[in-house]
Amino acid sequence: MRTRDEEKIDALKEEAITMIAKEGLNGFSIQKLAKAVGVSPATIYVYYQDKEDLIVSVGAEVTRDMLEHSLKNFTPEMSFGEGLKTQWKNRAQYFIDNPIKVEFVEQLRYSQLYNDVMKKVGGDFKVKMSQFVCGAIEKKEIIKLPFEVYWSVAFAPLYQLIRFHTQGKSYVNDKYELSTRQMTQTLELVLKALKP
Amino acid sequence: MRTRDEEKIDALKEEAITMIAKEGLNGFSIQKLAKAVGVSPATIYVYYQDKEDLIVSVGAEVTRDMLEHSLKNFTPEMSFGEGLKTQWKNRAQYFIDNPIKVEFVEQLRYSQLYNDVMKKVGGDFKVKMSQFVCGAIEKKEIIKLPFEVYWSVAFAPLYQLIRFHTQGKSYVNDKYELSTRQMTQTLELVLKALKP
DNA sequence: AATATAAATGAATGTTCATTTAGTTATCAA
DNA sequence: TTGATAACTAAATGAACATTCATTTATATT
Repeated sequence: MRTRDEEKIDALKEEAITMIAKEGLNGFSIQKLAKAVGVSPATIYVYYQDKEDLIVSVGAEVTRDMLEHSLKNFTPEMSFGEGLKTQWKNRAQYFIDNPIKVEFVEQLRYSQLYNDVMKKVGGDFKVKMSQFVCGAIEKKEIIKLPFEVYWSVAFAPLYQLIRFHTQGKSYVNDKYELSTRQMTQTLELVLKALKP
Repeated sequence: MRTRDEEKIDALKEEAITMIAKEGLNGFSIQKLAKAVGVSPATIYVYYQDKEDLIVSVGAEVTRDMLEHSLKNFTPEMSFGEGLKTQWKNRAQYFIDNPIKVEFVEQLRYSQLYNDVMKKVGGDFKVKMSQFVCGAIEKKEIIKLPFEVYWSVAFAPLYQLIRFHTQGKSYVNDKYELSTRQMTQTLELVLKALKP
């Protein structure tokens, strides 16, 4: 039996991520992907059921990787300040190391496939985060909040900063560079917002 | 000379907004749009140069409408708290009244066409916002911040709440309803973050 | 009523799309 | 060395796509 060329599968995934990050789900097609990797379009159907399956599978894989990194050195039992700071820094660092992967996931986040992606991700991420937030509320480290309110205040600013950077336009200058300084500033403000 | 059927142009815009809001830029095509409105595809090219021109033009129009509403009862000279509260409430109200238009603009925000849209929007919105933020810094109402940091903390949480709502999934329950209560809570946290 | 003219169209163009099929190739177990 | 088998492919399919073109239609002006 002929063996799978794992390198080609990796190249396929990598190229799909890049194409979607740079041109959106719009600019992505199986034929373009096959051509870019040097593979027959039919080969892609050996690995994935159809186009949607490919996007959702790769999306879930990258999301899982991102979430894993965001939980590095994190436990739900941490103090709220330390826990949030840890997660923030992990996410910021992941963006610095993998800007294309982050942009890829952002493209998915605003697509109709995102629910499918999250369903496929699985894992105990949600559970851990809920434990963390509920624990912090019990320990009176933060005010009682619906999870969505907490999440919106805690993490949306980071991803907006990333978006500004990706779009490369500042309201003030023409170029916008995302600095560690700005991330730190923003984190400080977020912490201030959530402390009782 | 035959006269333009303004009603059909409006129907065309409305349908384009709805299609893109519900199915993304992916699920949007000139032929589907024409069919949905009951018009020949060729007619669309009387009004718009091409597909991209249609999306960018309608996008700019809706964005302009949204920004105008967000500036209702607002002047850059207002106190920071009042000014931010006013804008927040305007934006929240606009979402309650026009959820589809907001989702349409969100789809554009994460697309490659967004820079073109913003270029076409024009207006003095950016100037007014800059005045407002700089004024607040001078009056020592808020700490000195890069515009992007300010913006990320001030408004990203609102749009994240909206996104949770649009995606209709909560991390805790299955259904997520965005309540005025949650918006008010979030606004309070944002104000707390930005006060010196 | 006749004319000019821009709006509107039906049908077609050539392209790109996702996916399938029939056949080829590489590798393992015998 | 020989089959068995799964990986892989070239080529094709039909559908959907953006856009164009030759015509027709409606209206404002004359």
